[in-house]
Amino acid sequence: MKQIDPYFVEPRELVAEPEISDAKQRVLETAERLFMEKGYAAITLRDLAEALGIRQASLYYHFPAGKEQLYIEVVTRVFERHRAGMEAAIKAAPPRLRDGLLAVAAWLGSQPAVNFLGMMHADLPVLSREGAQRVSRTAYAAMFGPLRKLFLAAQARGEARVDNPDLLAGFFISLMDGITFSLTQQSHLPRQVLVETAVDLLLHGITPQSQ
Amino acid sequence: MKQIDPYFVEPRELVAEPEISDAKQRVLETAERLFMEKGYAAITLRDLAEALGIRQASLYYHFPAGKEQLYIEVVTRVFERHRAGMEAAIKAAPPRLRDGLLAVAAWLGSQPAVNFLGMMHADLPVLSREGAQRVSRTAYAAMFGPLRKLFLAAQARGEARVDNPDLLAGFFISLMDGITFSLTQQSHLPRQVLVETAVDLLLHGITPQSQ
DNA sequence: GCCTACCTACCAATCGTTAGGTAGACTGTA
DNA sequence: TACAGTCTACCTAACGATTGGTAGGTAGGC
Repeated sequence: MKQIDPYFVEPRELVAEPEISDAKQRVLETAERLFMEKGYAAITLRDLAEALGIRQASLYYHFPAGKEQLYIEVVTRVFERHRAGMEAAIKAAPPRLRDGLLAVAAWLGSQPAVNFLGMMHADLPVLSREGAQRVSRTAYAAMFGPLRKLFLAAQARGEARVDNPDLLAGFFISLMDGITFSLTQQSHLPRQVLVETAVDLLLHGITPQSQ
Repeated sequence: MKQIDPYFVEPRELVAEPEISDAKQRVLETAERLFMEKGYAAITLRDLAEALGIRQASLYYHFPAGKEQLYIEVVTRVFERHRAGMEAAIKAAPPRLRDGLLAVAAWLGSQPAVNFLGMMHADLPVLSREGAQRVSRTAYAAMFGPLRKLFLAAQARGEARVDNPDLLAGFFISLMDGITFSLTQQSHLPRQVLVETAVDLLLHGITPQSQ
């Protein structure tokens, strides 16, 4: 509003994070941790407020539209970050499918766990129809987009036979979800072993030799 | 109480289904459909009662201990059925890993969808600690048991290199979960295609030839 | 004087749960 | 066959607790 030049673009519109106050940022971060950990329905606004050390009603200062808006902002942030992180990881990795997949897995492992299938199954039905659609689209684009490109590039290099890149992306995400789950259980194996096993499985299968 | 002989065992204790009235059976079936579809937290007892055409308080006649008991009975039934169904499917299939996996997938496809990862992520944290433990153990034993045996048998026949059968079972279940999810989305591909793609992926990977 | 970031106090709705009642089918006894 | 008693499978009515949400106030910094 301060600018008159119609061609001027606020610098912040070019970066991922628009103007968000420190206090709101803190709410978003804590909400992300809780929502991703236990799901939308299991976390009440009072739980969140208590974790923040404030009163529940104060949350409405930052998110006047309430719980669903807060959740959607959290989820949008999470998936936008994942899209950017996955693309950066792929870019930085050597141009081989295996390296790309390991890089993506490493990125996912470096972030707070997001249970994609679990979220889609339990959280979406509780949201409003528009909210569910928006979350679904955001999540789908963010998670499948980078992987789709990765698989197509591998196919172009002759490294993989790819009938349906989205299907492959979905399978990869399912495997990552399985690893996330496995680690929450009384697991023995370290994440790195699970990840490498999953990637090798996806690349070569479990049939010995080339039978 | 009618029996005095301490070695006597009620015949019904030997079979899977203990005496359950038709009315209770109906409640269990409807509850299963709703809980598996939307999760524990998203279904209220009033939702369930409405689906049954009765009043919500009447549910306490069949399940005096309340919602959690009902849910645990539902889940226990589901997983016991899946264990038996998966084992039967494997037994009936030719003794090759691919046939066994396809048989298991076919069985899972023939039943109302159960989103394993989603359930574990969203429902367990809401249950009491004992309830969560019991569900977790039941689910784990039922889903992993038959698959573990299948993979070990395949390894013994030289059909697969199996470092950790439980890990493989987990990956397979993750893939099945992914398929279940994929089918709920605006999907194009029929289940059979998804299943065969997943099984071939698990067997041979996506690397062309035997590179 | 205004803006930020909270606060207290309350609300209606909904949750799981409890208490107590009842129509109708079934069972044993006279 | 008639009656009494019991059991099944519901019902109505209410409960306290918890939920997301609203209204209005306020301390402190710019």
